[in-house]
Amino acid sequence: MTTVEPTVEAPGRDRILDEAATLFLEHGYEAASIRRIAEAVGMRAASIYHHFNSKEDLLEAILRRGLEVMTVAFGEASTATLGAPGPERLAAHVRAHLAALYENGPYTATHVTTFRTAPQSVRATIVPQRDAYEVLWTSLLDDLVTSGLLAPDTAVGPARLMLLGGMNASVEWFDPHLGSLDDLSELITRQTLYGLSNPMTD
Amino acid sequence: MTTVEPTVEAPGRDRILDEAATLFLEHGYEAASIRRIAEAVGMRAASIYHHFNSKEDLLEAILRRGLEVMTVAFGEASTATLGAPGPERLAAHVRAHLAALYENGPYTATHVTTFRTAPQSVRATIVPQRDAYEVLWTSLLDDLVTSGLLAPDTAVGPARLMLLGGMNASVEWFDPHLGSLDDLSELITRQTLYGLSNPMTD
DNA sequence: TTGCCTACCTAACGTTCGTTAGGTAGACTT
DNA sequence: AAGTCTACCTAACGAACGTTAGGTAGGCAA
Repeated sequence: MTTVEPTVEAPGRDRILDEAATLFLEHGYEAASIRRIAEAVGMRAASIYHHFNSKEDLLEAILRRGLEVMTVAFGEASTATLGAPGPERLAAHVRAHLAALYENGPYTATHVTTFRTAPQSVRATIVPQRDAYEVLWTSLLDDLVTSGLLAPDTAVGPARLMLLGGMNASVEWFDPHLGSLDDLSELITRQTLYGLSNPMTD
Repeated sequence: MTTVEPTVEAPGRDRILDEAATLFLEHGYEAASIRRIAEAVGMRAASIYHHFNSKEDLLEAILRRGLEVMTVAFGEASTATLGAPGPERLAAHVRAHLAALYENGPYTATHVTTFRTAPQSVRATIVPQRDAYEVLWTSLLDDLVTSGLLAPDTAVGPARLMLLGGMNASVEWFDPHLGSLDDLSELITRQTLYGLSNPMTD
């Protein structure tokens, strides 16, 4: 719901972040050169260094912003569904994560696609913030086990990884201009909770 | 079960493919230079060009091999479970895909992590073979709907994308040296079919 | 024995990379 | 009016990139 980025016509530093994130997302970190980023922004390569100390700093800022978008979205979903029934709470958080991926600029999508192959030094500085986001999900799933929605023997660790992995993997095929984000959220939530099997014969 | 690659001590061309796939997987296509690949193999950069016409050709060969490993594994699972009950068939194919990811060299893992950001010309030549693999999964899921295992109103397209996406996403966190591939297969199959919800209260 | 083929090598090419040094035009401050 | 700061610029650096030309040593064929 909350739109973090205007995406168009942001000045200076934010324009660079926008265009760099878009190019990192599409071609990867190494393949997107400072000169191509600068060209997309409409300036010269050297001018980038007025705003960022290095290409790695630029990547780090983008990864951090992506994580921030996710974290804020998670928090909003949490406060919005305090005391709500389990399925509704899960659905809201799924929807929030997907909104972070598709509706708040390229930062989150760039994070999930670029983090794995980012330079080690960049990854290291991001890891704590990333772990914190995963803890949020772990707590949520723990709560849902406690409340009885999820099976008591649920392996919360793998379940979290699979749920996040499945949502993140959707950036490879889901196009928010073609499909509805609400439909996708509902599909993922329902499938996560109840699976694909035929309830009639089960 | 079938091991396609000896992985160690393969001569010439195969050694190059092995080391290149490993480096592409770890750092991405652009970040892994011909010189670093050659160094890993134990030869000079120019010697790579005795075996491949270009870096893009090398990538294409790796992506193709990854797809071939997947396709062969799928076929073996299919023939091995002809006439078997639905859950068993699905489990076998899940296990086959995961084995392709983790037990047959870095080719399949490189494919799933590198394809999206590969140069457009390389992607274009791979797409038909990739589509063919997806058709295999679509047919399998269609069969499972027909046989009554999956709900009649299952959206097979999204279901396939989520299942494959979830399995592929596991390369970000699953380590076959730490966890059992059979356990992971069983977890994914069960979660795909029945979800996480508590069967007692449902 | 000669000649070819395979599998490498050294050396170098032009290009692009990230990055730095130093300059400038305009706005804002004093 | 003078000085300072911001946001860019041109020009250039050394390093690394993919790639090519041309050479060589060993095995195999005639």
